[in-house]
Amino acid sequence: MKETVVVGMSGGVDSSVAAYLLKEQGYQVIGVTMQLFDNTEDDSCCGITGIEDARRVAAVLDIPYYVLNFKKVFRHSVMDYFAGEYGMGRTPNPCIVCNRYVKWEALLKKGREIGAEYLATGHYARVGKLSNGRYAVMNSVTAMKDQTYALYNLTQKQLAHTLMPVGEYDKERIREIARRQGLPVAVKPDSQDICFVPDHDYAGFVCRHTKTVYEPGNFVTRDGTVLGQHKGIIHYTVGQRKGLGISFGKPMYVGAVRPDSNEVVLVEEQKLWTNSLCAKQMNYMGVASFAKGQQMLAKIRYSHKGELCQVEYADEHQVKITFEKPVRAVTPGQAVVFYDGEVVLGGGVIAGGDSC
RNA sequence: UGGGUCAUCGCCAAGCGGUAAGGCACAGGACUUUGACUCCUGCAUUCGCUGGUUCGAAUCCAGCUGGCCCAG
Repeated sequence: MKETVVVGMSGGVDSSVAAYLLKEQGYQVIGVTMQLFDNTEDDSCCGITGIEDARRVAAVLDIPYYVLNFKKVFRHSVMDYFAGEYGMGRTPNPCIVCNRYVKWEALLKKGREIGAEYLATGHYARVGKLSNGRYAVMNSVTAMKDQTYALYNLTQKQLAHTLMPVGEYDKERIREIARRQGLPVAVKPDSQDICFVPDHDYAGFVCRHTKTVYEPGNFVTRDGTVLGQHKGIIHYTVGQRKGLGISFGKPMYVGAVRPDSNEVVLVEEQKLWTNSLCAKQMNYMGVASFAKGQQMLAKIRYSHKGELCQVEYADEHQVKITFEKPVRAVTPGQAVVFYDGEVVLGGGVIAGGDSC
């Protein structure tokens, strides 16, 4: 019998199949659903339905199953961070911090306490040990459903205790396996949107969570000419077009958010494209550090196909890079993740574009 | 108060007698384990108002109302 592994089960297809695959591989599988926030909604992830589905899957697989309360750590690590970032004019990525601090810190720790060697999830990614001895997340076998971007921030120690069996398959195959095994979640739709903001009104969430009123301010051009009024800084993100409620005959986009002056800069599409960026809070993964002049692929956002870049400067905490071709809407607060082929080399939080 | 000019969807704007382009904004959907972007669909039975000419007018005529520019 192999080691014990705790599988984080959301009640969705992917994590359900992950649990099945690991059991097939001979692990002692324990299913766990994390309760992350008060959820009265009946939505598919993390809610009542999710727990029921996960429990039924666990029953079918005949594995132990528990629901654990992680509300406190989730609130501090994810919700506070999320609201705080918007308040400072940045655009957070809650999934990334949730992975790092909730799933791979709190949950893995809990799993270790009860004797598990590994934590497993249903992510479309693989974990590998490189020839240099380091662990790294690698692309899923299917480029269509790659989730490595959201996993760049895991530590070496965490990766040493991580399994991602779903990364060896594509989505179609995963659903097929679920169907064949009679898992009751085979046809559930993929999850999406911010799980703790089910109504899509993330700005409303930020206001409620921080108990703060974000004052209206000015839409301005780069040189400060006032163009109109905005609803409050938290409603905007770099590259945004919709929801400005202001007409110029040409589409206009948010070029920058200035929390100090409570201004939102509007620019034409062409001005969104820049050639460099600066990232902080670096987490090195496949390599211990970057070298000046090093070339690699960088992804600016989850859905970005990636663009070749060169390292201008790098140290333990930050990197500056220049892109081979301009990239669209570098957004402070979002992550930049670096790749060498299928291997995640590391990543960081975007501090600024050209002007950093 | 004279002279000129213009009034078309929330904004900009085609149209010039033949039965209301387009862009922006907005709404809905698709896409998506973040925010965005992108894509698809929808969006004036009506052209400041009232009459007139005409088979037929947003398009021509008259009056009225309103805006702008000159002159005072």
